[in-house]
Amino acid sequence: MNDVHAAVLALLRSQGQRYTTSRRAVVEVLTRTERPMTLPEILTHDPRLAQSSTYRNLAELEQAGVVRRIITSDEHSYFELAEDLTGEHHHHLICTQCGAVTDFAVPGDLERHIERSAAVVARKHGFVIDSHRLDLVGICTGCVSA
Amino acid sequence: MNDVHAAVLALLRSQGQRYTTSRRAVVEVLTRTERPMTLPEILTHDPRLAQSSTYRNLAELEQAGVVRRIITSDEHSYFELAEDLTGEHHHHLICTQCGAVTDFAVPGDLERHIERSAAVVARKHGFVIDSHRLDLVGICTGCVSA
DNA sequence: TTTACTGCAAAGGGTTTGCAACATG
DNA sequence: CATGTTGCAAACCCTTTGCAGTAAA
Repeated sequence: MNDVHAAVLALLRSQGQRYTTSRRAVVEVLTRTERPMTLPEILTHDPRLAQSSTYRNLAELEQAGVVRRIITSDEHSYFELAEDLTGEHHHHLICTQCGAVTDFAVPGDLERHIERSAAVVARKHGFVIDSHRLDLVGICTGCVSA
Repeated sequence: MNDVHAAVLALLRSQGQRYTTSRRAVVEVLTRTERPMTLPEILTHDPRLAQSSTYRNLAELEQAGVVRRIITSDEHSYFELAEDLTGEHHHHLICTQCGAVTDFAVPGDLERHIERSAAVVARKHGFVIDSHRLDLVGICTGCVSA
């Protein structure tokens, strides 16, 4: 927990930026919750946060490599701590009904298989890979039974 | 080409909808171009199309299973013909610099591997899978050399 | 004390919608 | 001819930004 804050501080410092109270609060909310959250959700979890500043801070934190933004077909962006901080590479289940995003991990051999194929494809297209996304799109438990 | 139109007609009819001139025009644009396109691009390719109607038609076509909407970090959505119509399952290279989206396919054994793992994950989470997305995010040839 | 950050309110911009006129089956 | 569709313009809504005041190093 404290190592997370230390790591965030270092990342921000390296970009000449400060680790302020509200940035710490955002990181704390994202640390406490297990799943990616939208901005409204983040604000709900800590009502002291101002909307515009939080958007600004999430953008700053994203650029510093602290936060990752997840794009879904939902109207909102989803935010989570970067894998470098949590140490857990994972993917997402995206519910097309309610928009919920849930994490999951796949076996290491599949990850390696994907990475190998990705490298081949990238070379063929002259594309420089930053990351890959493997998302499962469908209906979550709650929406299925509803 | 004509089989595509026939298939689209059938899909729309099954939803009680009409295959009008402008819907046909949208499908034709998407058929002609190889890569997913944004709405402004589609309008450029056929200036007779009105913006609002095209948005409405793309939504309609998406729901009928004719068109697939691709979400990127770009400001626009991207649209392409559904795989059921083109018969080619593929994935996307997404350039974080210019937003361009390019198709690519992976070896069949990787696809099968992904599908098997996806099924396991889905069962564990009580999630009903509709589709999977494997995207490579990075910098495209053009932006690398620029 | 310098410079980054905050919060409010207002603007931005892709997408959606109200409504009257129009085509389609 | 009944109903789905079109196009214009205006509304929507998430997100970004201007600016004056505040806090971090």
